[in-house]
Amino acid sequence: MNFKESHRLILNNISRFINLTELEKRKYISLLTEIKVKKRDFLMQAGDSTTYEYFITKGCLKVYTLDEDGSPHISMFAVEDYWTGDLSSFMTKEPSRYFIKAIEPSELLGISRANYDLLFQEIPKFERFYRNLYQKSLISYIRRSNHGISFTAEERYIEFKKQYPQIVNRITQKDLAAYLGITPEFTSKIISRVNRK
Amino acid sequence: MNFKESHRLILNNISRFINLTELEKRKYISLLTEIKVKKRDFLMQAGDSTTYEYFITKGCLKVYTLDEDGSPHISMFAVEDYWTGDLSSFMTKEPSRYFIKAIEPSELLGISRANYDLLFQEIPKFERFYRNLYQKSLISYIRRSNHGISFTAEERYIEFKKQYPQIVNRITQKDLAAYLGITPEFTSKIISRVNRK
DNA sequence: TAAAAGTCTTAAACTAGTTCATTTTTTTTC
DNA sequence: GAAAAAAAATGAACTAGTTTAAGACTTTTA
Repeated sequence: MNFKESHRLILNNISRFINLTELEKRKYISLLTEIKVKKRDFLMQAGDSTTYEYFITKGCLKVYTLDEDGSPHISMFAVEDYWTGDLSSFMTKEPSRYFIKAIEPSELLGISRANYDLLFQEIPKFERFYRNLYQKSLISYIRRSNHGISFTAEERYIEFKKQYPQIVNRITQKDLAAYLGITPEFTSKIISRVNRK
Repeated sequence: MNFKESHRLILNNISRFINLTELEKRKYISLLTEIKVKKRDFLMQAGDSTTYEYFITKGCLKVYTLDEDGSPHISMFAVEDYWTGDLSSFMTKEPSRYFIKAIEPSELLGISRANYDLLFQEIPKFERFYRNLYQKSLISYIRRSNHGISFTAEERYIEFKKQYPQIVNRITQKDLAAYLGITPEFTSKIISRVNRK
């Protein structure tokens, strides 16, 4: 009855919202696919139809779009114990506008759209799990969309550092800029200004 | 077996994701509270512990916070067939930072936290409904949080007009400014610039 | 229906953030 | 471990958006 490390991680994540029997755990694990990506490799690219949602068991990835000028806009950094993917494309089966690129060697567990649908038939409790997972994400994206509009770049930087201290040290300043929605030059200026205080 | 107009509206909203039996419909309706708010009245204010989530059957409301300077930041306009409230406070039972104010005479159906919890016990299908509802909201907030950071105010205005043409004509320019995250003066400038094109 | 209060427009002076160009520092590659 | 490539820092000239102020227009209130 031993699970490997990555499976223990995902089961632990799920146990925050629902309890599974031993059998259900086995069943759930059987629906997952293990994925490894090397540093700088893509997990997905714009144009792909997204057929998986991912749980990160190791490493760090950036999720971003490119605008008409070719400038990246990072919507999230995904690290251990986070879920990521392109939910919109996953649901509609339309091509994605997102890129997901590993910024560290990473390991993930993926669930395909077919298995995601199957999951609700086999273990209806997962409706509750995803209800709670989406609810929590929604709360944090509502907050983020307000901050993006109401706060200055410096305030957003301070907020990001406070909320994700473990992430700030794992990413480049250039990627931080693409996340904050400002230029790398201005990011450099802000950081030295904030540190001086 | 006739339902009143407002109940037909909410049942129709729910039927997008799940099918209810006649009995379940009655049960569900029995868990709701009818609420009317006059124009300029508050549905809730910062400091309140939010005990309800709301479905709008008639009218228009604005959901906003006030920053330290006392400037409002509108996170959404809620019109007919929309759900609103402060999900964070509703879940944690902590006091809200949001105000919800009617900008038209409005009618709503509210579900209390106690009845929301009860709902999942009585009609487990609602887990699925809320999973889907939150998933859809999440997708649109992910998009909005990217736009807030990556787009100029003019681009956000054009996007808002395109996505919510029915709302744009029901709100003041001042409220539009608070939604776009810019000053009323700059909003005025943008609108005349966009219309001139 | 007149007065008061709030909303919208315009404009000038300002600040946050961009762009472009150059140099220094760090990371990657062979 | 040296050369090449990418990231970070700095500064000057620029643009998007703010602030303040004043006048015109609209809505609310008594």
